Amino acid sequence: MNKSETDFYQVFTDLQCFILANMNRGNIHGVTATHYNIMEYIYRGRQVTGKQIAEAFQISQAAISKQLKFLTENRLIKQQQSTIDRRFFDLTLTDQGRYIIDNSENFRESIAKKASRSLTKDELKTLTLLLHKLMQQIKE
Amino acid sequence: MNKSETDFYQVFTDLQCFILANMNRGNIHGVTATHYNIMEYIYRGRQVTGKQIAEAFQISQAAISKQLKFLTENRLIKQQQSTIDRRFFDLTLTDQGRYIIDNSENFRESIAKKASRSLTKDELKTLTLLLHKLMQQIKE
DNA sequence: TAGTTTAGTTAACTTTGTTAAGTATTATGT
DNA sequence: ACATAATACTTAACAAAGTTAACTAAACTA
Repeated sequence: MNKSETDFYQVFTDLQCFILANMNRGNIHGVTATHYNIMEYIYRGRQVTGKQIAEAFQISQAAISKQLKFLTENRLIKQQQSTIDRRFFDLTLTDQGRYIIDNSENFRESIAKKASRSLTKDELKTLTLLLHKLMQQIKE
Repeated sequence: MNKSETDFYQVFTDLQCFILANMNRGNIHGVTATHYNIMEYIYRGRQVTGKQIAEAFQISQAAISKQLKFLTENRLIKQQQSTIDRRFFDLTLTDQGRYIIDNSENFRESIAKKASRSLTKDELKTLTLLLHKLMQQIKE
């Protein structure tokens, strides 16, 4: 690694440590980060299935199945067997689930706010642009 | 959240998902990311103790104790009771441990390389600078 | 219509974290 | 000097969240 790469490596190490350390903090409304992420995914998508969530988060369907069971038992989501193809379950948030998503300042939101506090508007734009460019390359 | 914050939020979401999904991949030499991170911390520091590692990674001392036991049993690190204060254990890598750290391209290293491929040198510098600034604010 | 594929579930297990209580060692206040 | 407190670490019992493998039920297909 050359100098610029090493510098980037260091700050990225910091960021990674921070993300890992803070991910499962908070437990807003008794909901863990994993639950929150799944609920958010359901909220933002349309006709979301378990399989899709498993692929999005890159974990096994079995794991998602367990989480969805928990969320259903706790009345945060509803699972309704699709009438078109009864192998699928349409997932939607309950009122309570929607309330949590709407009213929780999550981890990323708090980072975003801190970002706009510590950087100028132009800096934030540049950072967003560069991160976006980076992510494009990384995800290949 | 305003527009710039929302944009940042989106790309940060991407980044976070990626980090979480890819963290425990690889298992280079049969060593998980957690083991790797601890070993790297021991390697880079001097007179590292279990307590320090626990604080650095923000997990309990008990968890670190278990990981250190595993690493010692697998001859990746050595724990030697300090002669100055016998409550402490000086941690060092074994030859095998050092070999692994020296010869593994870890997750962050591969990101750094992709970063320098997808961005110009100036862009990478700017990104590093802005991320650094952000991290300063975030860690308060 | 028999065989295959797909979505999801369940069971048994692993990893990695937690808290609480314990040991051994060192520091401290009277 | 010595009881008490603090520190570094370990152990045990447990919890959360993931894994694989085997299963059900539904839909596709040749």
